[in-house]
Amino acid sequence: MEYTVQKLGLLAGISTRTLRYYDEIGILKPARINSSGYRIYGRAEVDKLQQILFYKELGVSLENIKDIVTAPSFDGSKALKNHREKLFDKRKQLDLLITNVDKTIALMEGKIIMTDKEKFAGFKQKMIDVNEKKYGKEIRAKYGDERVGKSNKVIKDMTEEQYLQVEKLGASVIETLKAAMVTGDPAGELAQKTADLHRQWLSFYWDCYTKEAHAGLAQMYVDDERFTAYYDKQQPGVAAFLRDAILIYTGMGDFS
Amino acid sequence: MEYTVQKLGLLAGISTRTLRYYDEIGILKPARINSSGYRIYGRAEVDKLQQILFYKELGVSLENIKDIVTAPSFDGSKALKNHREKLFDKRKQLDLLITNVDKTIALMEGKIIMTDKEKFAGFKQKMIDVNEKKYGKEIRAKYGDERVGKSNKVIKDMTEEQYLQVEKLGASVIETLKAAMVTGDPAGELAQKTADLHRQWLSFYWDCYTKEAHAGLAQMYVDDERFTAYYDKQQPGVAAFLRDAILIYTGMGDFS
DNA sequence: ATACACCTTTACGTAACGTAAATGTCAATA
DNA sequence: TATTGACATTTACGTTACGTAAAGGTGTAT
Repeated sequence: MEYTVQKLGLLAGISTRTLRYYDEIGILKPARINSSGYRIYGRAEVDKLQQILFYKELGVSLENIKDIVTAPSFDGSKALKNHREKLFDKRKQLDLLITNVDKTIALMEGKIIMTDKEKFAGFKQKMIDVNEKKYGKEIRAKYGDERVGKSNKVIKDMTEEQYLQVEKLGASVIETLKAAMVTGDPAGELAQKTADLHRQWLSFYWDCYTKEAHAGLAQMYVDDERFTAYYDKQQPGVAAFLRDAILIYTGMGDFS
Repeated sequence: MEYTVQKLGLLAGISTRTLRYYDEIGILKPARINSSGYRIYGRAEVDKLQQILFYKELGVSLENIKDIVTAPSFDGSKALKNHREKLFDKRKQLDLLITNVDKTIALMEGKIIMTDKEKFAGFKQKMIDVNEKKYGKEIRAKYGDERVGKSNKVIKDMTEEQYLQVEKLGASVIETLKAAMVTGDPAGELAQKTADLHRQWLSFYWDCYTKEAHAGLAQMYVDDERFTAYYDKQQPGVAAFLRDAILIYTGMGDFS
């Protein structure tokens, strides 16, 4: 059984170019070259090619495949385990991407379909932007720090301070909310304090706070599963409770 | 707020090279060029860059990002949905890869016992190749669809239809083969029908069908453990039976 | 004046081939 | 026997999103 490039290509389902390339980079040399300069492959080459394609299928780079198939004593399973790790990381990355894309799609559609959610979309965007800005500013601050001296340190400190404050605020919203839940009264002092903290927290992300938007967002917490899931994670009913508190706080509750 | 390449790069966390590249491919041109030929970016460019980086983070290619950020009326959510599909497919692929790698690792560690199965993993390769081909064609068809109009829609439909047909064909090969095995006669009507179905099935994968190649493949089914394992999974001897049937079908049987 | 940090353009390198282009070989046919 | 058509060969540019020089101009501080 001797094969020319095309024969072997057909057999293996790859192009002749690929075979020449494999020859070129030395991972699969033909058994011999005939008088006309044609590449002639034999049984051994077929087997080797199958091995190569197998690893390729597993996503291993040709460079690594080369190591695997050329060195006979190479620890294949070790290499594969290593590779598996990489694949796993890749998958995690992909999952993250998909989640983010999903979110963004939801936001975009919400924007068009429901004016209510419009603000929420802005909110999400803000979150992302804020994150990026924070990151970017930190970088700049750091570099600026090195270059310009301490002139930028002020900015950096402010940004950091703000950031910390936001985190602290977010935490106290949750904390107060928990305590308020115990009372069970969304109009009570604790619940109203929660709503107020929530407003403060929100103000970091929204350029211009309005009661309407705040109330809308609260409603959203209940309407949107993602948020419901997030808040109710601690205890079922939290999202609804927070909404009620905010509706009362903003004076936009319409349950007579 | 005006930025040179480095300033903006620091702000955004990307290299100056990247900014020049973005300028080059026209997705982010500086607001102006100063007297020394320096690129000067303004507020608007910062915003646009943030958009670009956002989509980039979602794994969108610069080419597509260009469409998104340059055309204001571009349907972003549609593009993202499209992109999501791709990501999903990628993830499926990855899952498959990981599964296969896992299997292989397991096999390698219990090497001696299951050399048989080791090769079986390779069979899937063809399936994946086919998948990729199908996918590639769909893409091409789709892009063609957008550009050329509906002329290519036929192709796309055909591709989808073909795919279903191929699956059906593959199934009927197996089915008929089983029935033919009962007769025990590779020259019989059922066996020959199997061979014919097999030819049809094959024709989807091979651009040019030849009896020789068909016969060669049939022989391979017996010679190569992977295929033998696959076919004999149902019942031992199936691979050999199929080969005989095909050799007769192609008229290339040389057993006197 | 010189050093040094910044900017510019040009251009090669990456991975794994696809896709010509220009040319040689083999088998079959007019 | 000349030509055709299907094969083979090598060379080399194109792909993505930049990284990395190289070679040189600009701006500011010493």
